[in-house]
Amino acid sequence: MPDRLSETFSALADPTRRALLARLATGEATVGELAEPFAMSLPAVSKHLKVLERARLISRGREAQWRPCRLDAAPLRGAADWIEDYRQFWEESFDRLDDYLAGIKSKRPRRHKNARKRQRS
Amino acid sequence: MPDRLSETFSALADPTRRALLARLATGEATVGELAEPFAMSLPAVSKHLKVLERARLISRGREAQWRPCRLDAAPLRGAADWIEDYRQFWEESFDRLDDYLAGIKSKRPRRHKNARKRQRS
DNA sequence: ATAGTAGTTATCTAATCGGTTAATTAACCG
DNA sequence: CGGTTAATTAACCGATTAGATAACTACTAT
Repeated sequence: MPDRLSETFSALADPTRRALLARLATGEATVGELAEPFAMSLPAVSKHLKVLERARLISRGREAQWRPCRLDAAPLRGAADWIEDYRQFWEESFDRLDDYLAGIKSKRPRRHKNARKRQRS
Repeated sequence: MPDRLSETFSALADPTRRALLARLATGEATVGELAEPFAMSLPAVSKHLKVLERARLISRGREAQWRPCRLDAAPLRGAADWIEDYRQFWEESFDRLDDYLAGIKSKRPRRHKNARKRQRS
C-alpha cells in the first residue's frame, strides 16, 4: 500500500473492521472478546485485526496468553482532515439544487417559491 | 458491496480516485481532461470514475461526445460523521502524550511546558 | 508431562482490484 | 458516406482480499 491515507481508508472500508474499532472505543479487549459477536472464524477476525494494526489503528499488548487490543485513533485525523476539505461541497449541494430549481422556475413559472431549506448559518 | 459507508471509504482508498475528486472540486471536467495528468491509460481512469460513480461521489452528464463529470460530495458526509465519533480519541492521544511528557519532565525537568497544539475550537 | 486456552500461521479458494491492449459505441465534421 | 474524437466495453493478467479449515505456537494449570 503506497500512502498512509489509502491505508487508513482501506482499513475503514470494511464493516467488520469498523465494528471492531467501535468495540475498542469502549475499551481494550482480547481477540476472543472481539471475535465473539461475529459469525466468522477466529482466524478471520485475527486477520482483520492485523489489517487494523498495519494501518496503525490499533496496537496490541501481551498479557499471559492474551493479546489485548487498544484503539489508536491517530490515523483518523488525516482521514478526517482530507474529508473536511470537501465539507463546503456537500453543504453547497443544497444551494446548487436551489439554483437548478430556480432555473426551471424562470423558464416555467411555478410554485415552490422558496425551496431552500437548511440555510447554512 | 454491502453498505454505503464501506462503498464510500473503499472509493476513497485509492490515491488516483482521491486526486480525481480533488480535480473535480475545482469544477466539472471531461474524462480526457481528468485523465491527462495521470500516467495511466484512459480505460483505467474510466474505471476509477465508474467506481466513484457507483459510490455516488460523482455524477455525469452528456454533452455531444463528452461526458462531463461533476463532484457529488454528499456521501462524504456519512464518512465524516463516522470518523467524527472518534475525534475525542485522537485528541486524547495528545493528552496522553502530554501525560507522558509530563512524566518525563518530572524526572528530568525540561521546557515544552505546553505541548498541546491543535486545540479544536 | 499433559491437557486446556488464546491466538497466529499455513494453505487453499473464490472474488475483486488495478492495470493493460484491442475492439466497440457514440457523436461530431466534411 | 467516411473519418476523427471521446469514451466505454471486452478480455485478459497478476496481485490482493476475505473467508474457510487445519496445524501450530505460546502460555496456564494440574
